[in-house]
Amino acid sequence: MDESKAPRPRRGRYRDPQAHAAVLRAARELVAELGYHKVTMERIAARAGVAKMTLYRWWPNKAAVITEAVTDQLAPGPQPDTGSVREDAGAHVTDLVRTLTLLGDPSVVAGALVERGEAGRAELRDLLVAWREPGAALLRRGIARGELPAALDIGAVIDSWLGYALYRVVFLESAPTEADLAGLVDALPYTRRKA
Amino acid sequence: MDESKAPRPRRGRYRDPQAHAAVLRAARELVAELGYHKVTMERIAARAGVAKMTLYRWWPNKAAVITEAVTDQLAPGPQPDTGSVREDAGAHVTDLVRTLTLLGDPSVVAGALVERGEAGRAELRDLLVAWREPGAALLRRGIARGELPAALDIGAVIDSWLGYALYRVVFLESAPTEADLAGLVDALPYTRRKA
Amino acid sequence: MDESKAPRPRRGRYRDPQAHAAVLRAARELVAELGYHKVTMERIAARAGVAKMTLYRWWPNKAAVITEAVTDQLAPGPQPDTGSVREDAGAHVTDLVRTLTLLGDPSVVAGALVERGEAGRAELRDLLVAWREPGAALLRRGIARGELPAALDIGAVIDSWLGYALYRVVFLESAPTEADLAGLVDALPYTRRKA
Amino acid sequence: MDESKAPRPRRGRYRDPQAHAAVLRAARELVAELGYHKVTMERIAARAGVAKMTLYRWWPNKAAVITEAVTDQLAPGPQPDTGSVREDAGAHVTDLVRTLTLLGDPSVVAGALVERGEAGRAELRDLLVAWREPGAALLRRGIARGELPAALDIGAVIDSWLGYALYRVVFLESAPTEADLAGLVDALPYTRRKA
DNA sequence: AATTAACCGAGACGGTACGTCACGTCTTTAA
DNA sequence: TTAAAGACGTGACGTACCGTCTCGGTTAATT
Repeated sequence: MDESKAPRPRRGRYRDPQAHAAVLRAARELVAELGYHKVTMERIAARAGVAKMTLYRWWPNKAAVITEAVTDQLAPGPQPDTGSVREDAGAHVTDLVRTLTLLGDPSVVAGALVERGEAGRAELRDLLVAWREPGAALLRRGIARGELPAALDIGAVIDSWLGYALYRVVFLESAPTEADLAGLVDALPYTRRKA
Repeated sequence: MDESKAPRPRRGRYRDPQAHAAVLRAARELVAELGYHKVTMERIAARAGVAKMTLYRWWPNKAAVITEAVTDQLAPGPQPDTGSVREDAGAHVTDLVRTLTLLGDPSVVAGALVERGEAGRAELRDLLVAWREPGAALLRRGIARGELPAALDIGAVIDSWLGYALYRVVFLESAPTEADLAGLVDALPYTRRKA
Repeated sequence: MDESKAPRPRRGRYRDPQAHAAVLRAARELVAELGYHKVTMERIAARAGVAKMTLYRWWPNKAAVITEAVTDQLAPGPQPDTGSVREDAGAHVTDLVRTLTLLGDPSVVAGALVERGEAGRAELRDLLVAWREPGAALLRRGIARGELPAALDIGAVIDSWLGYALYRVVFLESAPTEADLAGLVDALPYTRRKA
Repeated sequence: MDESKAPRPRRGRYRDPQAHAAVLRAARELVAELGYHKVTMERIAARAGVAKMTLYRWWPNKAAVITEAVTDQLAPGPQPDTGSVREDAGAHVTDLVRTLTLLGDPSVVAGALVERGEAGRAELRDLLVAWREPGAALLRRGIARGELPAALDIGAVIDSWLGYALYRVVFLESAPTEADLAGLVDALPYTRRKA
């Protein structure tokens, strides 16, 4: 009687993966159009052609939806190895800023913090961890090449870069120029003078 | 002297300074006790013994009240001149971190951004400008003394410090240790090796 | 048969009939206890064990709730046919006055007018229309029986009765006595002297 | 020795009669323009060029201001004696309706009831008493002339007229036509058939 | 003339209720 | 068996008027 293990021809509607995607897309669009705090679950549901209940089935709350919707876009691209710390670092911070700028509304990040407390913080941390490793790598290469002193506090440098980018893009909403980023990169304690 | 600015003698009852102060105090207390997002206008009004209407007469919304309430505490203290950039900078960033930590709930800062948009950003900018000048001064002294290269991008360094502090304290809610800050300061491109 | 009115099959949770009834009951009770203008939406909601939002979902404002709450009680009872206009009319106006008196607070009626304008007026009109027909019927019977002149302006008589009752009960808040009502009924232009 | 009733000689500035008049005029205008319940003390004060405090110095509340503002216009004019009850009564009710119609917004009357309770009722009663006497007089003349039966309940007739007018003008906001009023007057129990 | 009481304008204040918004939960029906 | 449609409790929001209470300034009658 029971065919529960069979390649089961089942009744009812199948869980729709398109709906899932539609939700994330709707969330992204709405954030870009209205800014974080005018986006509501109701609106996301409407735009995605989905019931509000469905949102709450898959995400605990609004900030979670938006965070996920936006997270994909925040992963770092491949980091080149040019043989020069200065150039690698320049490319790295430029990519970081470009990525953060890409969020329609920078307060998305702030929103995750206000409304999600520890959870939001954790998610943010995870997200930014992805950016720490490539940065650390290029600095290590620089030390190995003798461009930077062996005693350099890699963590501190990386955090100051992340902080700088978040500060300019998210807090001040005035993205740094190429020159600003060059200044930042130039402030590393190179063992040799600039060419 | 200029007469035109003579404070036009005004009519009507004066704004009650006690009420104003009570509101700010109440806001500070509540943020510390409940955390940013459990503070409501209603609660602030009740604690301050003030009508809710009075809050809205003087501040556009909750974030504005709290921002102002908290701003006083965020001004930098006097910055010492020890004759060593390394030490001055160490004291500076330590003071900065200590000050930011002093907010009961770091998401206050994030709240100002999410709920006040441009206005919140402006206020934050003004607030942080007060920290820029002392930092710039100590860097200029270092350059003058030959401790730092003349080409140093002072703005970039300062912003990376501010960013670092905000990132650690507000975003990650994991305040940097003394060692972390030492690492940050050590990453400056000193013209001479550390003693 | 007409298909167009077929109750389009709808989805979603049904409107809770108990909540609806509880609201009306609460409104009736509160009006009786506190008088019209001390009744608030908040209080109605609390008493009914219902969210304030639910009130505003189904009624535009306080006056609307109370009007509906009170309307049920204002329908005329069955009107007897005694064969005598004088007696029918007496019973009719007595019933009318008794019904209006039954509102705990007469200013309910005034409230509907002040706060709801045209809508309130419409509702009141509908409500009173129910009283017009029985009155007209008894007058027509009287005319048919030759007790009243054929030329009698039935509408005018009815409106003067309604007006009289409202005026005494609602405006003056001094309900007419049996004698007063007898005087009113006696002022009809009977074709025959009183027995 | 004691002259306590003497118009005690007083010091200080006198009450400004222009301000007083301006208030009443403003109130009348605003009622006509906005309708009773959109008139606020603030608006009256602004329109009259007067401080809100001044309003509360002289009137206990909004309904009182408006009631007084409107009362002047509600006194009955001189009532003619044509020698015919039918004609006198017609003129009387016509005048009554015209006067009530003259209020820009009929809900003024209702407003006095809702917001002033017993006090409002008393004022209204006083106001309408002025209309009772002329009506009673014309009915008495009719009885004296033998046009109406001696047993007529004069009070009931007058109240039904007042009620009718209020009902039509204030409650239904559909003023009676000449024909309606003729019907009303015709429904009196004349001892002789109409000519 | 100086004093002083009563008025007036402006306007800030405590308070009550309003009507709205979005959240997150729960229920019913259609697919 | 899933999800759409949608009603619900909850809690805070920001607004509107109310009626009260100072302020500074303006008349006038009293000293």
